[in-house]
Amino acid sequence: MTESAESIFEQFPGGVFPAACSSRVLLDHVTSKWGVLVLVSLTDGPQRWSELRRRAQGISEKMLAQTLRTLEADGLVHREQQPVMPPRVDYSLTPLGEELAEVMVPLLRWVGRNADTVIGPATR
Amino acid sequence: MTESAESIFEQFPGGVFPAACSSRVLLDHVTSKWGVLVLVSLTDGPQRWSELRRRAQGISEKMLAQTLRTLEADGLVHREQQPVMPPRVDYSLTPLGEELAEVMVPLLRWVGRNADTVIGPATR
DNA sequence: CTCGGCACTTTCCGTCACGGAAGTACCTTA
DNA sequence: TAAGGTACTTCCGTGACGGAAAGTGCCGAG
Repeated sequence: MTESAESIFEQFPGGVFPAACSSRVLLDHVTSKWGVLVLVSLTDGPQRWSELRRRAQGISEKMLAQTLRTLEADGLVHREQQPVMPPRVDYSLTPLGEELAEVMVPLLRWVGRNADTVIGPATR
Repeated sequence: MTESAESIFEQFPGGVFPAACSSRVLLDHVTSKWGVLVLVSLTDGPQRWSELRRRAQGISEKMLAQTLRTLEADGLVHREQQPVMPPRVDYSLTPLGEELAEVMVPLLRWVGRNADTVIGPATR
């Protein structure tokens, strides 16, 4: 984190990310409206469906399911279904997901700190 | 970055971010498809319209204009029009924008490193 | 035997984000 | 005089995003 503070363009010579490459796809997944919220919710430890719905305020069931499926397919989220009744499913971050969370949380903190200054507490 | 690695929930007691608050709005701005790309392009220094179009591969003129206007309104991007002919406009990061870039670049690096593993070089 | 709850899945449908193309204002160069 | 370049704005059409709500499978409680 010390030497690399300068140019991300050494890492990506052609434009920021070349259009239509895997980086763009993954970027869209992890920076999606609900992807961010679900990922960050899970930094607090394994959680169940209903817990996640509460944490990611405003998400619909459809979007939660879709987001979780995408994140799981990307290997960022682990889904563990326990064969008990009533059904119990726990979602957690995979090691890869934890890695991602480590770089995501600083961004979220920054947003949290600066939101009121930039947008205004009630505006828009 | 040492003591604060644990819970972002101390900072945000009610859910990740409360729905319909300024954090969500700012989050949407900075994690938008094109917002990320423009912001990161500008970490390389002040750039002109046409330069940004080339950097953020695939962006339309309409979206570039819209994204720049949003980011300027948020105080993240500085627009400097020089009264010369032909018109020359330079865009750069404000100090606030630089701050944001500092937390954004690690995320982009991570995405760049892991994209091929997660998504596959050509898939989807 | 019906009700209800958990964890989804699916369907329907509106809206708005986005792309594409064309238009604009102004001046330079040929 | 015409063509061209920069930095946009405007219009229009489509498709994907996303919300509401109903459906599903399974079982335990009453």
